[in-house]
Amino acid sequence: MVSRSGRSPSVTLADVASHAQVSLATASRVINGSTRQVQPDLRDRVLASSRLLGYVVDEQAQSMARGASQTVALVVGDIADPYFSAIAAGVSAAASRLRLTVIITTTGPGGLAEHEAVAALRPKRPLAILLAASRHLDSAGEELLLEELAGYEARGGRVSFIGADTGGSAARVVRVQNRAGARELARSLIHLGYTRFSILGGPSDLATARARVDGFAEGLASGGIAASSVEIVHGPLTRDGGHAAVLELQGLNHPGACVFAVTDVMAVGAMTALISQGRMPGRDIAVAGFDDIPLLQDVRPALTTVALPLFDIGVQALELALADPSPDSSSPEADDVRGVVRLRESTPPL
Amino acid sequence: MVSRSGRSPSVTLADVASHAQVSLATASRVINGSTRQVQPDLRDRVLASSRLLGYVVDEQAQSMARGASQTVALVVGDIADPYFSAIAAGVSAAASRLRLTVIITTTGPGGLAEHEAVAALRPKRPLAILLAASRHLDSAGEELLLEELAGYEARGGRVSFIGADTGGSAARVVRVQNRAGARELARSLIHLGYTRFSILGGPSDLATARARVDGFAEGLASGGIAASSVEIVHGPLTRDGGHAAVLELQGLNHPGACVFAVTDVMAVGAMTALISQGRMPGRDIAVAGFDDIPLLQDVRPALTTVALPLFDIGVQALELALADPSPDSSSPEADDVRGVVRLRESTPPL
DNA sequence: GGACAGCGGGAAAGCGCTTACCGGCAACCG
DNA sequence: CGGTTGCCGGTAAGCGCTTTCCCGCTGTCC
Repeated sequence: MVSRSGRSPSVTLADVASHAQVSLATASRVINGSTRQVQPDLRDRVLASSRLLGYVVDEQAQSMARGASQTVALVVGDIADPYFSAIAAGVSAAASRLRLTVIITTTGPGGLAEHEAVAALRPKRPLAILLAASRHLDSAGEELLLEELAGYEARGGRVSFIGADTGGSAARVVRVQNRAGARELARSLIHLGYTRFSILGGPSDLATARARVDGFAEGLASGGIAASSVEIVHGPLTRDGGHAAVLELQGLNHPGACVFAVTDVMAVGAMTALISQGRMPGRDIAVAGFDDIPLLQDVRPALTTVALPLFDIGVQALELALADPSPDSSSPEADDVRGVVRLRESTPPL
Repeated sequence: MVSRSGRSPSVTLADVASHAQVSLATASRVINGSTRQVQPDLRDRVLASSRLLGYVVDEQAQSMARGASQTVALVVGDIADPYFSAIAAGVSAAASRLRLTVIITTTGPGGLAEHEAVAALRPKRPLAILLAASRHLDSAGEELLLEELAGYEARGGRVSFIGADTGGSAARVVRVQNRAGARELARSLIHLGYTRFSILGGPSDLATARARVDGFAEGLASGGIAASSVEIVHGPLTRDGGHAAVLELQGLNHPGACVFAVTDVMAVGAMTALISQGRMPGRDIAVAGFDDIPLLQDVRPALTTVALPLFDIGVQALELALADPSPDSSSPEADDVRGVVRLRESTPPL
């Protein structure tokens, strides 16, 4: 039984070695298993001593000596957001399969900018940085981010983006077909008979949000809906953002009215707002979202959306970042992730 | 502009020092700010060189040299679960305020056991380990967990639990009044007129789940409901677990029937299952949960539950773990976290 | 039987940083 | 004016590991 009094200094490999009466080198070889063999008797002695002393390897020292870390970093907007947490779960699962540790940083609303998050991560020397936080298009921040990433990559760090691309970085991208998905959604909605659209567009400077808005607008245009008739409201990409934004919309009384929120999280907030106003989604007004976050299973009316394999996207982001540097020709980009339109109760055929 | 070709070796402090023509010690003092002063001219030279060379400190080396890490670890069951992700958000926020990095490990269903998670974390030498994963009562695992934690604490590591306590560890606990909360909920439900109760009890070997079941049962007993009339079904603590478990229940046709799920996540799954069976919660059958996870805002009918300040619990867990070793007398335990009963549409008065 | 490869143990040189400790110098005291 | 501080650079000893050498030993092959 270990005494539970004052913090005893850690047991080091050297302690184990001397207790086992072998050299440090031998102890190291036994404990971490190098290419070199160690005689059974010595090896047993080392193992025994290690167990007896309660030795725990110091990974910091190990990665220093080896010059390679076992950590990957994930940058998300808000870990409590179902979109990000689904991705994080994928990353986490993939990482644990590869025996990697994942450190999660939140940029949060009003928190760190993405380039600050990356700057804070660099000193930890992660193997890879995965950027899931929706990047702002703000050009200054963008510039700084690219600068940080360039420095990081120049030192051998791997980077992968989720969602939109960023020109000018060697980073790999899990490219999500936001634009195409939104376009298809728009077409489907027109096909159902909707004629009057409003968009909860999220922050106007967010790449992903913009791609979805643009795609949706394209789809509408291709279906003969005049852009001028489409109302767009911008606001935070959160549940409360959706809740608030939908209340600013004007043309909801129109018979063929349909609200598209660029994110399920917003759509869900919007539906609740509408209900509390006495308009039932799927009856008095149509609502559609994007992402197909897991919680949609339990929200009613069931929300029409564009389904994204969020968990897999997380897995892919990690694998992509760690993939071998492309054998020249084929760029290390995963196949694009396509969204599939799921029509549900919130947008019944008219 | 940095060339983006092959990975250049990292710039080290030594590089900066020699470029600035000062000693390594001076460079170190300038860059990390020690107690010692450095002459303005030297300091400027160092700063300039550092910037010019694109120096990024290596925190691994730093914590090795200093003997103190800047990391805390959080162990959760599943980061995609809203309960855990809400707590994680709190931890994350508190950590970033303290300039700490948080690494998140998932025990997951069928994944690592908790003691394995801790064992995997120890080599990383985190400042603290926060255990949010609902601990299994399985005595072997419990034993192993305590052993790991004892070793970790003996070397100066801090530990805090969220939820239930574990005897025999020096760990601090964010004590959640699961039992009392459930008891009060039961009383409230009886007061509303319900007479026939079923419980979705989660895994039977889970401390938190059990405390809630027991508390609820106590409340029922104190309200004169015979324990023998209460049906309990066990199953996974997930949305699907709740969905499946509720379908096994028998006595739901009774007029005063009410289902209590030990977790909102389960309750929400159960509600969906009931609806798909044609029983509307809040009309044909009452349902109550526990936690008040954020997504309840958008689930209908609004779910009766016991509200817990999840985000704050995360914050507290971190602060508690890092709090100064108690000045002897007062144990470093935060005030208990009380749950408050929130009666909503899913349990209308009869 | 001698040259030689192969094996496995140990000494020691780092990995990138921090921090005693030392020593030169200027200021300050009686 | 000698002695004592106090400042502030630099030198070097680690922090806990890994890994390159080096070296003695066996076994092998002509």
